Amino acid sequence: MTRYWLLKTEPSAYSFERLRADGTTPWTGVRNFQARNNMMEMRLGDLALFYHSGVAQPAAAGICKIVTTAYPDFTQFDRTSEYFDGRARSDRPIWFMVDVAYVEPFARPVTLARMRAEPRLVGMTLLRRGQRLSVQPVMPHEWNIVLELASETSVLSPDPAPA
DNA sequence: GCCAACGTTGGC
DNA sequence: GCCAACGTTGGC
Repeated sequence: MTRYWLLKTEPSAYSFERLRADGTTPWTGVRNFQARNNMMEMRLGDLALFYHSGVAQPAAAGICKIVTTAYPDFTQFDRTSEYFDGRARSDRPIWFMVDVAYVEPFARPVTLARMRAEPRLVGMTLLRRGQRLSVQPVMPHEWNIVLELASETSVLSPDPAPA
C-alpha cells in the first residue's frame, strides 16, 4: 500500500525545479533522527509532497516519488561535505537517505497559508506549532485534501504573479 | 540521568 | 531581523 510523506527543502538548497531537471536525486543531508527514521519507513513507490520552506510563500510545489528504500547517506563520510559526520563509520553509518523522483507539479502550489486555512487539515504534522521536522508522514485523507486544494480555482489562492 | 546552554529551523 | 520551538550537547 502506498504511503504518503512530506519532504521539506529550501529551494535555494534544492528546489522542485531542480528535481524536474535531475529526474531523480538522493535525498542527502537529513541530520535529524526522527526524520531519518521516517525515511527508513519508506517503501518503493511511496509518494511525497515536495515542500519549499524558507521563502516568502512556503508551499507544496508538487509530487515526487520514493524510488529506493533507505541506504547510507554518502555525505556523512565526505570530509569536504557540510554534512560530514566524523562519528560515522562505513560499517556503522548513522545517516540514511532515499532516492526521490520527480512526478508532477501542482497546477497551483498549495501554500502553507492555504493549508492553515483548511479546517480539515487541522492536525497535519506540518501545521503543528513549531514543527520543524524535514521528513514527515502525511495521512491519506490529508494527502487527498492537499491534492484537492492544488487543483481548485479560488480567489483564496490566486495565480502567482508572473516572474 | 538531569537540565542548562546552545544551535538550528523556519514562519513572520 | 526577530524569536519561538525544539533537538543536541556536555557538565555534573
